[in-house]
Amino acid sequence: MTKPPHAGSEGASAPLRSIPEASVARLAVYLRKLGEFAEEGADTVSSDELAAATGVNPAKLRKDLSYIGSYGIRGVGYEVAALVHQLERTLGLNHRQSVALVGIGNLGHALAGYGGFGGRGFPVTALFDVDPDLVGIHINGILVEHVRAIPQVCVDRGVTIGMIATPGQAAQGVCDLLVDAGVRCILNFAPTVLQVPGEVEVRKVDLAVELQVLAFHVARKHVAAAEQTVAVNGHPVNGAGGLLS
Amino acid sequence: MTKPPHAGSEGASAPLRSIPEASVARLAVYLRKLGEFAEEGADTVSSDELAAATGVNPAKLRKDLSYIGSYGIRGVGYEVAALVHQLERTLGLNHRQSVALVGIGNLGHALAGYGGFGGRGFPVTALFDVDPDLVGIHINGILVEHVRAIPQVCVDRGVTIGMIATPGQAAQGVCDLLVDAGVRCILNFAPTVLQVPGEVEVRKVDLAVELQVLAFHVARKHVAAAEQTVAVNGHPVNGAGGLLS
DNA sequence: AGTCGCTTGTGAAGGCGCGCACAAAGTTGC
DNA sequence: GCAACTTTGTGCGCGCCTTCACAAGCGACT
Repeated sequence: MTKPPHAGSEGASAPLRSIPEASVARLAVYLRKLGEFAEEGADTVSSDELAAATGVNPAKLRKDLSYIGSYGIRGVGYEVAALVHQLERTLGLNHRQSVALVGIGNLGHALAGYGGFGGRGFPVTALFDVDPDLVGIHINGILVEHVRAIPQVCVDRGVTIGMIATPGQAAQGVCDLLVDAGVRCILNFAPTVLQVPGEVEVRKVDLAVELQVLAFHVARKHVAAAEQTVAVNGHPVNGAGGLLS
Repeated sequence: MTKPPHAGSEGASAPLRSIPEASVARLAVYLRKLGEFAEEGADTVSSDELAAATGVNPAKLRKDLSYIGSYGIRGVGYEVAALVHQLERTLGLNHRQSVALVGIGNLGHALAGYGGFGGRGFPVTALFDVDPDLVGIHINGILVEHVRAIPQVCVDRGVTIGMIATPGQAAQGVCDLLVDAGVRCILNFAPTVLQVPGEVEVRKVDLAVELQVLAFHVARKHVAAAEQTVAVNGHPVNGAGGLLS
């Protein structure tokens, strides 16, 4: 519909107009895979190769990449180094994003120590909790501070991304503190729907939901298998469990 | 792609015909919120209430619930207890799903100790790793065993769901072992696309991608903010102002 | 130079999910 | 018993995302 009128210009830093949300997530996947290709010494990659490696339809991949500009060479493929650079620029990875993590429980502790973040340009620079036993200790060299210090610390350290790994009841309060401190992007691991102003972006990762979706599929497959068995044995499905109905 | 065409043979308690994936995920959210409502002593809930509490459009919520049958009372709402029961049945939570977790690193350790699983009917019954320092220790009372024991242990304990929290390079091998052991549903935390047979269901949770998507939004907001600032200062973006005035 | 083969970029069609709006159905008050 | 109100269940249009198919562009080979 809305067509960028002069997309071809060297374009300064204007990333682009409205990349579909789904595409952005895949761009990150491409970027990681491209890093692996680069380590293997590949100079160029075709859309078919990269698509196969990331489990995506080749046409979809090309369309995704077309959102950030035309950096492919017809008949050859994409130059790995250049594409990596463009992807990093589009995803905002050329500036380091300072991350604050609130809630140093089981999950939070793991996130604080997770190497996948810092190594990829997301240094966790602040940790918060309310537990007096946790406040004051260091994890990976980062001091755990009290939640009430969020406003001050986040501003001081230029935090741009907040991760919430608290119990559900505490999540909204923590979220409000982060938003007040100027954080505009939040990754929420708590099983709660956060209320935020319109300009704040929230992504939710809900491990319990993921498992329950899988459980649903287990049940489906189980039913399918049972129907197969029943077809052989000639018995109706119901009444076996006794737990329900 | 394989669709059971004859699923609708008898409508009694036949779970359903093909609930959209997106709806299944929301059903799990509804279920959790309904649990909270039940604890507060609510007998019935209207779609508007539940929708507001879960941050969903009321019509969408009703449509989601209609996939599992008509358990609402017009003019009144949904009976909480009955709806919880139906949701649990649909999501396969009436049987316990035995979960195996492979990869006891930072994240795996947290997942092993995460209370949100066992309490919700997903007991983690097996832990695996390859690190000799980890094999043999107990976490939350569960013994960590060597990855090579996966085939035996998973069959013995009736594991239905596997969680992979290994480094990316090890993920595919572990996945193959799980699939061979009869596991049909896998939750993958490793940054890798898993190749699996068609009947195996894989869900991927990619923390690095989540952060990068947020970084993208940070960048976008940053650009927007910069444009605002420019507008306030009265400087045109492209530097052509002098010509016009 | 010209042709051939390969790969990108994209127009267009199809599918899916979202949300509006309304009919159906049940409850409450009189 | 009837009317008015409340809330569910769903048909339908709309927009986004996916996918196909093909023209355009680039390099290699002769």
